[in-house]
Amino acid sequence: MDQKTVRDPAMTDVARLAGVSHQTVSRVLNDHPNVREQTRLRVRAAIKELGYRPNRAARALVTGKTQLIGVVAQNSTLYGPASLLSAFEEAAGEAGFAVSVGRVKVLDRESIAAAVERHRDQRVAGIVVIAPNSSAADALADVPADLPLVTVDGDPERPTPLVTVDQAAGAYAATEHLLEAGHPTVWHVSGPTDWFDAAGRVDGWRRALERRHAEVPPVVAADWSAAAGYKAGQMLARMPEVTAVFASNDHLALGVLRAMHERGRRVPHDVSVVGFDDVPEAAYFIPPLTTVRPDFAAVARETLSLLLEQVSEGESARSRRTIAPVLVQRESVAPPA
Amino acid sequence: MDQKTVRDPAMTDVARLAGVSHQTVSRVLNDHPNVREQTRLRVRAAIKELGYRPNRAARALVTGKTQLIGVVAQNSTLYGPASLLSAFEEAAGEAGFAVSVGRVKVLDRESIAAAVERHRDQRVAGIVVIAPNSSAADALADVPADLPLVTVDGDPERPTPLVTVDQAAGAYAATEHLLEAGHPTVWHVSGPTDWFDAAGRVDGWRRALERRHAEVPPVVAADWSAAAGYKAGQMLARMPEVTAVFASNDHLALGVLRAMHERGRRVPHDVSVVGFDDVPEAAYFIPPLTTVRPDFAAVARETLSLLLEQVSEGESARSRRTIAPVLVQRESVAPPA
DNA sequence: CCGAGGCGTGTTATCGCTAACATGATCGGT
DNA sequence: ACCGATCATGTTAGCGATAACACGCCTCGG
Repeated sequence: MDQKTVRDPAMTDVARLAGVSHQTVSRVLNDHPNVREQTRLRVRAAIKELGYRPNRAARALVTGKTQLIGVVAQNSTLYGPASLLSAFEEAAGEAGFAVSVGRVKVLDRESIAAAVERHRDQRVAGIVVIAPNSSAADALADVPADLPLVTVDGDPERPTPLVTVDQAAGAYAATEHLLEAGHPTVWHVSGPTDWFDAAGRVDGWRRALERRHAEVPPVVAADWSAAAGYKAGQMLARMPEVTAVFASNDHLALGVLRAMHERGRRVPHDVSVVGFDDVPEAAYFIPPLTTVRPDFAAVARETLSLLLEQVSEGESARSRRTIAPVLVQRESVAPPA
Repeated sequence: MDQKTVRDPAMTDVARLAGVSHQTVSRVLNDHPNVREQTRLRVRAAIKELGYRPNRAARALVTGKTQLIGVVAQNSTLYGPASLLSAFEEAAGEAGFAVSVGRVKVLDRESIAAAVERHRDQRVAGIVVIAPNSSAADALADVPADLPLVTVDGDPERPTPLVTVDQAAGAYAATEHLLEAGHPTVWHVSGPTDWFDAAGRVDGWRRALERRHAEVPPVVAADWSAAAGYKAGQMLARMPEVTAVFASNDHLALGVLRAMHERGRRVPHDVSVVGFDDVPEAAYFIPPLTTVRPDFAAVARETLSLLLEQVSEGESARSRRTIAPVLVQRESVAPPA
């Protein structure tokens, strides 16, 4: 044993070994132009030899900036948000940023504000809030304007920079697909109506019906769970005029599928069903589910780029980006019997 | 407008306002005992008035410690890992730690080493690696011993501190449940065999059969996807002697369910099926799936406590904790026809 | 051939905090 | 009433980096 704890090598140690000043080491590290090639190599060698790694805390202290991005997300395992988060973490990692995730049990004003505060404490460079419902969006009013912020899946009406999947376009495509199969109209099992995703899907569904002058049946409101889809499905299964259902996500669709099955209404022979999300197992539902697939990786990329723009340009870009989803056709849609 | 950028208030600003030295402010912040109550209040008031927040970078610089925990996880949306991660983030957040997630595309040695390095760069207090397969576990050999490390779902054979769900116990319970229903034996559709989770479940399944002197059929190897379950199910459905199937996770079970359905083999009347994970939608499969539910929140809590022990005690606890899962009975199991 | 200016490098100050030591006031025991 | 211990607080010295400026040396235009 030598010292009690052998101190990590610091810049001065590298400098001493390379026979230069610590400032020169700093210049090499930050790719400053005015360093002789030979010196640069010498310093690099010393860095390697000592296994030196820069102390981010010291750098953050003097520059006032970190390479950390804070994300606020709900503590749920819903497929959409989870995919988004995962994709974002990967994208940020590739860009050299660390991602600190602050989970929140409920998306209310207070919890979100607290999570944002914790991130500010960490002096994050910017914050991403996955704010898919109105209470979350409301909470953003509390976020000070001096912090770069991007909202994902947030309120399209609000002026914050926003990246979102084009819910309405996806729903429109799904509904149109059912109408084109020959169904006189399409029923809709909606996610919770305070979620923008759900609201956007209702919009797209309604627009598609209106465009074709199809009757617009009442929205069947649910939450995102298979349980709620099952309940909605039990009701719809009893109504013989229901031949086509667009569910606001795949798990709702799964519940509908099961309810139809129990009532002896065959899918797609008697009733056609379309979902949204394209969860990995959707292709193995009974029957394989036609659904709408959002591109979460694209959302993540756009979110990161929007955030980094704000970080570097120092001003709120106030822009928004929309990612178009795509219809995936499988076997849960057929012409009406 | 005042200054170009108004500097965040620092400790000295608080000190000036409260009429004390910055050290006293530091003492108040760190709950040192030797501060007069009156002074403490005065300082607290000043902190509030200025909206002061301590600069973590400065603190980290002088103490050499951060309040950051690094997590290395695969970039997947598999239910188990995603739930675990989410639960861990919440638990850590409640304990006042920030969690930095490093996602990795594949769990190979190189990627994991790189992710660990990135975390060391950040001077994290400790690292959690979700290392559910052998390549991931191999990579841990590269992790320097001076960094607190806990493995989740990792290799039970390795000496690293480890928290894991008791896969074998869960599988044992599932298999026994099927045998008790009267099935002569139970077939097993396994997850990828280089995953410890899958291996543990195979073990538990085999032990339950052997214990009852039931014939041990060959393992049907698959990955974690519904697609693979479907394929395995197609094969099993053709074999009339198959009356009970234990699938290594719920999505595999879903695929099996679909294959059985297509072949006209009714579940549970002709074939009983049990899964593992209890994904939220499992109760809405056709039929509702009997499955094994791991307690991810408990795993997260234990992981955090094990890690913090190492952080504070400075030594590798070399201990391991196992969380027992629970069998959830629904409608996919019945006595053989 | 000289001064301006760029290049390569070093020196010093500073970021905001905690640790360690210093200091004066208070207090209890004899 | 004196002395050492304890308390409450202040002072000073870094932690490890970057920024700003200083300083030789070389190049080049007039």
